[in-house]
Parts: sequence; C-alpha cells; structure tokens
Amino acid sequence: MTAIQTKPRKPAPALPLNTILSGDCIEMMATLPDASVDLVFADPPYNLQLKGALHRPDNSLVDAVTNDWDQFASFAAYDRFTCEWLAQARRVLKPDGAIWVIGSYHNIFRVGAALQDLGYWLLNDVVWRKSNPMPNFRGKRLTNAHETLIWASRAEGAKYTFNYEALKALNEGVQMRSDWTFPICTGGERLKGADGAKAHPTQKPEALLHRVLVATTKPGDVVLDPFFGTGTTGAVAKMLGRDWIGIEREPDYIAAAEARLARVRRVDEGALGITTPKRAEPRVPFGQLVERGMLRPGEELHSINGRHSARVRVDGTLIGRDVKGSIHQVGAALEGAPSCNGWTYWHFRREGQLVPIDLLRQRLRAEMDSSGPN
Amino acid sequence: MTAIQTKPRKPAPALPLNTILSGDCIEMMATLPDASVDLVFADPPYNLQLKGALHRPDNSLVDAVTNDWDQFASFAAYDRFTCEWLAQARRVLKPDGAIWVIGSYHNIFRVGAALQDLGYWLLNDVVWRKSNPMPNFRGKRLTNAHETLIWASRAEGAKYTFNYEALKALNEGVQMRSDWTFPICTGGERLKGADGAKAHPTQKPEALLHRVLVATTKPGDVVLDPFFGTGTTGAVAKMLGRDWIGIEREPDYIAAAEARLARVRRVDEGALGITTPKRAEPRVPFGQLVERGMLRPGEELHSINGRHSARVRVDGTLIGRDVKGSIHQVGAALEGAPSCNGWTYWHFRREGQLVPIDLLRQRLRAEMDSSGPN
DNA sequence: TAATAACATGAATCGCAGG
DNA sequence: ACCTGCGATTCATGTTATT
Repeated sequence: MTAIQTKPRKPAPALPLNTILSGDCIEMMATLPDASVDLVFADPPYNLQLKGALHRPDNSLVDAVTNDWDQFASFAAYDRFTCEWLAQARRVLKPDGAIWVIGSYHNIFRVGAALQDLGYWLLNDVVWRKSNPMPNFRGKRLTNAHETLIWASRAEGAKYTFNYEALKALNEGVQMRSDWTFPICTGGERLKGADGAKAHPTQKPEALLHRVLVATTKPGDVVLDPFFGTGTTGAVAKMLGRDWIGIEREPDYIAAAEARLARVRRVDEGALGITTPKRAEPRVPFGQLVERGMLRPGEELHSINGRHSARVRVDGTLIGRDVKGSIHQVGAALEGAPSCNGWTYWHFRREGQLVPIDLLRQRLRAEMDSSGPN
Repeated sequence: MTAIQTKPRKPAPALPLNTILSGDCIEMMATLPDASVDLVFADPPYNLQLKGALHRPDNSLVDAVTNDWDQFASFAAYDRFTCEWLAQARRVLKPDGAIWVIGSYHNIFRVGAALQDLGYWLLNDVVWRKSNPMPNFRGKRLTNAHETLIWASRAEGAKYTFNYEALKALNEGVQMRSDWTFPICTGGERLKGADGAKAHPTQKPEALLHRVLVATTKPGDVVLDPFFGTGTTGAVAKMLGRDWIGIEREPDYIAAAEARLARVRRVDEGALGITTPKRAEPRVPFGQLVERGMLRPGEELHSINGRHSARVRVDGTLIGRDVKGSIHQVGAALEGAPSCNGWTYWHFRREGQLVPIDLLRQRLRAEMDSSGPN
C-alpha cells in the first residue's frame, strides 16, 4: 500500500516493552493502549483460606501463603477483583489475542466463570500434574497434586495462535494432551533472598511457561503478565525471543525479577524455529501437474482404497463415473463424503505401484523452493 | 441421648432405597427428607455448545452429544438450574455428608462457583485423566484428555468420610493424589441398545465410581445420584454393598439401568483385593528435556561416532545439515539409515565428556516414578 | 484355528484464504 | 461482509473381516 492515509489516527502510546511496571495491576493495565498485546499470562492471588498455621508430622512449620495480598473478605470481593483485572486484560488484548490463567480449586472456578461471563471463549483447560507435590500431611484429603490452567481466546470465533505441529513435536509426534507433567519449582531455579528464604511463595517452573509460550505465541509477540512476581514469564519470554511487559506491586519481587532478567540470554536464532504446518507451504494447483507433463491427460487415477477411478482432463479436472470436477470434488462425490483431500486420495500407477499424486506436488514445491518465489 | 423428645417431629418418610425415581431431579429430590443421604454423586449436563457436525480425517462422522437435555439457553439459565439442584442436594445431605460433581471446562467452573456460593466446602478437585481420549481431529487445540471432579463437604468445618488408608493401599502404598488415570467406558462395559448403538452418550466407567465410593463412603451408606442415566453409580454402589437412590427423567435410560442393576451382584466380603500389573516404563518425549532446561535450545548434540552434529530447537526437534525433525529422524537421515534410536545416538558435551541424552531420560523417569501410578 | 488386517468409535464448544 | 471451494486433520482400544 502506497496510498496516503487521509484520516491519520491518534498515534498509540508506545508500549513499555520488556519493563516491569510498578503498581496495582488494574491501574497499570489502564495505562496501556487498547488491542496492543498478543498474550496475557496471569497467576493471580489464589484466595486461599487457611485458618491457622500448618505443621508437618514432625511439627515443623509449613511456610504457607499468608501474605496479606492473598486475603479477600469474601467470594464477592474476590469476584469483583477478578472481573476488573480480566476486563482490563481483555481491553488490552489484540482481537486475535489469548489469555492463560493458572489457579487451584480455591479460585479457579471463580476465574473460569468470570472469563465466560466477560465474553472470553474457553479453548482448553489444562492440568499441570506436579511430579513432586507437597504431600497431604494430615491424611484428611487427597494429595493436592495439580493446578489448573485455563486457555481462552478473546471472543467466540476469534482467531488465536496455536502451534499445533510444534507441540506435537514436543510430544514425540503424538498430539499434545490437556494434562502436562512438570516438577514444582525447586533447586537452583528457585529464587532465594539474601536470608536463603524463598523470594516468592508461588514461583512457577520455567518449563510450564516454556510450553505455554511455544504453544500460543510467535517470536516477536508481546506477552503481558499482570501478576509478574519474580518474573518467570518475562524470563522465559526473553529466552524465547518474545517481548514482555510485567506488572508487579511488591518492590521486593520487582528487584528479584530485574536481577533475574538481567541474567537471561535469548536462545540462538536457529533454535527458535519450530515445526510448521503444511498449510504454510505454497498452494500448488493440480492443473500444474498436467501442464508440466507429470501426469498425461487421459491418464487414469485410482482411489487410495482401489474402489474408484477417474481420468485426468486437460484443464486439471477429473472425470469419473457420472462426476466431473476438481480432484477433491470427484473424490468426495465417489465416496459420498462431505469432503475429500484429493492430494492424498488419488494415486497413479508407475511400474506396477500405486503412488499418491501428493508426491508430484512435493516434487513441484521442491523445484519452486530452489528457484525462488514467483 | 435418652431424653424424651417433647415435640415429636412428623415421622420422616421412608427413603426409597435402591430404586430409580422417575422424573425431574429437582422435583424428585424435593420429595426426599432432609439430612437423609450420605453421599451425592452427580454427572449433570455439561452444556456443550456444539456448532456443526465434526468429521474425522477419514470422513466418518463423530457421534456427538446433541441431546435436548444438554441444551440451555444461556449461562444464566444453566446457573439457575445448577443452583437449584445443588441446593436440593444440600438439603437432602446429612450434616456430615459430601458431594461429588463431574464436569468438563464447559460447565465445571459454573458448578464449582455455585458450590462455593451455596456454602459447600471444597475438599479437592480431582482430575480424571483419560488414557484413551478422543483426539482433536482438526489440530486446533490440545486433545481434551481429562474431566474434572469436585469433592465437597456440606459446610466448612463439617466432618466427612475419607478412607485414607484404603486409597493409599489402592495406590501401592503411596498417598493417593488428585489425578486419577482410567480409560473411558468402552467394550463390554458399555451398554448398547437393541440396535447396537450406545444406550447413553456419556456413560462413565465403573472404575471411576469404584474409587469415589471406596474413598468417601462406608458399607451401608446411602448414595444419591440425581442424574442416574444408565445407572453406573447404582451398579457400583450395589456391588460395594452401599445403598443407592437414582433419579432419572428419560424412560429409555431407566429401562437400561434397571436391566443392568438386576445383573449386578454384591461382591463377597474380602474379595475386593486386586493385583495391579507392573507398569511399562513411561514414555518420555525428548521435548521435555528442553522444556525442563536439561538441554538448552541451540545446544549442539553429537553423534555417537563423532561424525555428525545437530542443534536443539525450542520445540524439541533437531536441526542439522539440511535436515529438521525428531532426534530419531535426524539421526537416521544423517546416517542414511532407515531408522535410528536417537536416545542412544545423540550425545551432549559436559565437562569435555560426551554423554548420551538417554541419561537425561533416565533421570526424568526416576522423578516420575516417585509420584506413583494413580 | 490362528494371525493379521480392516474397521469402528469416544462429553468436541475442532478453517480459512481468496474473490 | 458474505460466499465458495480448497484441502488439512487422529489416538487408543475393541470388534469384525480376511487370509
């Protein structure tokens, strides 16, 4: 496009990329422009209602979440807070953006219902199975060995990023499921303060964020984390070549996150590549195979199951029993199916063997690659 | 207590034990006395919002849940229905009773929030991991491979039954976790109509009910299922020596359930012991080593013979000289071999030594083992 | 009859580019 | 914005048909 824009819009305020905004998440999100962020990842307060201190069987004290940022007067107050930050997040999201929220049974049902009420469209709920959860010391319930993540698009029918092939590759060629197993964040990955105490009570493992970001963002996307904590989201985003914005209220967490992020290196460019779907490959019209002499007009093609056949016409259509049309249309008609991928359905005979016509398409694409785009 | 009751209450109506009540679950629960039931197990409509037909890649049609009973006009209508039946269930429960509700991401967040709003006290959410879920045929989301159960007591501070030791025994001596793995209900267990079609679209596996009832009821307890369907709850309750009450609206489901229940025998006392087969070693996707930071994206791997190398990408694939793909594919391509075991072929460098990546897999398996089979 | 291949199916919110 | 038509997409398990 070279046309001059006659009605220039007010320039959008610049995004504070790769910085931590200090303050309340609702107020700070309000300073961000509409439709500016590709992904929100949020680990909100869990609204835990622990009555007293919790002790292990040996009487040692469990360092539970009792910080005052996690106390809410009632479900109603928690719902109000949840709806406010989720509404801001939705405003800030691009139309094709998406959100992840992680929680436990204490809060995730309120979060999920709020997402639905605000018009988000749920795509999956995902279970993080902890390979090393804290046991239930009292033996009064099941070991709480998982947390739940919700993945939602901005609205019903909206597009969203999902790197299907990359996740399939991560899972050794089998479709990725909705239950993911990772250990909790311990050892060297766990940030400690000067006194050796953990810097944040609920630091998430980087492996979890790695999978979330590889699954639902592209390099260069902007990822917003309104409950940044000690910056796991930012650290993994930086490593994976994504831009990030963090919002955090506690100065101690901000300091820990900034020190952490300064140490993170982006991975090499070549390692950022992911397995890509066929869809991205250039479309090859079937007629080209005929024009290029890879198939003769009049040549007979056979269905994959050997039950049907059709002949190639000079214009790249097929003619079968009472049917004419594209390779897809004729295949669908003969099978009585709603649709058919003619490329994998039809085969031609070479030296007694049945060979799928898709092989010819691949050969053509290889030629196009070596001769550059046309 | 031996004191004579001076104001005798109207004698409670007798409980219709071990029968199916025909009708709407809210109306029928209203006929049951207060505080008369030990456990409610409920599998309510999920309110799926399916738009069009779905076909498998082989063009066969997926037999989806399109029954009228799963249709609701809006979230508000669904919430109203949910709160009404949950309120009746709470009235009918004994003070120390408990409830289980199963659902998917379509409805479980509304159910969980309603439970909390009505005064139930959540004890655990439990994930049913399906070992053989239906795949995502279009590759647009994660395979929806689990459903969620919520276990709640009648009120905060109320007592409830939890057979901790029995569940620990079921789990080979390790505390039972909140994620349970079972196959979906197929084969001989799945009830079929005269036409061979499934009698109910969403029949639950008996193994799931077995664990629920062993965990949270005692022999002789009364179990109420307000969405009885074809009677899985009743069948397992009868087998385990619990009393049951079913409520169901559809005459066809009632007929199927009654025929089924007539065939069920209570197990002999002491016959409950089971032997569990030794598990195969869990499959570990190579991508997990990357997500978990055991290998860096961009890190170089070397072939066992030192002749070839390749770099790790963020999605767990390798990129070598003109080849991309899994550790096995790239190894095979570089060697010109038909196949290759990437786990033993590829090595990484640590302190000058070449170490096989299989060592990292073994480390990961050790972690997974410690979390129990479930 | 045994081994093997082919077929069937499960609570699913399952396109998208180009004209 | 609507409409047309290409063409991408599946895992585990149980049952039936075939060799």
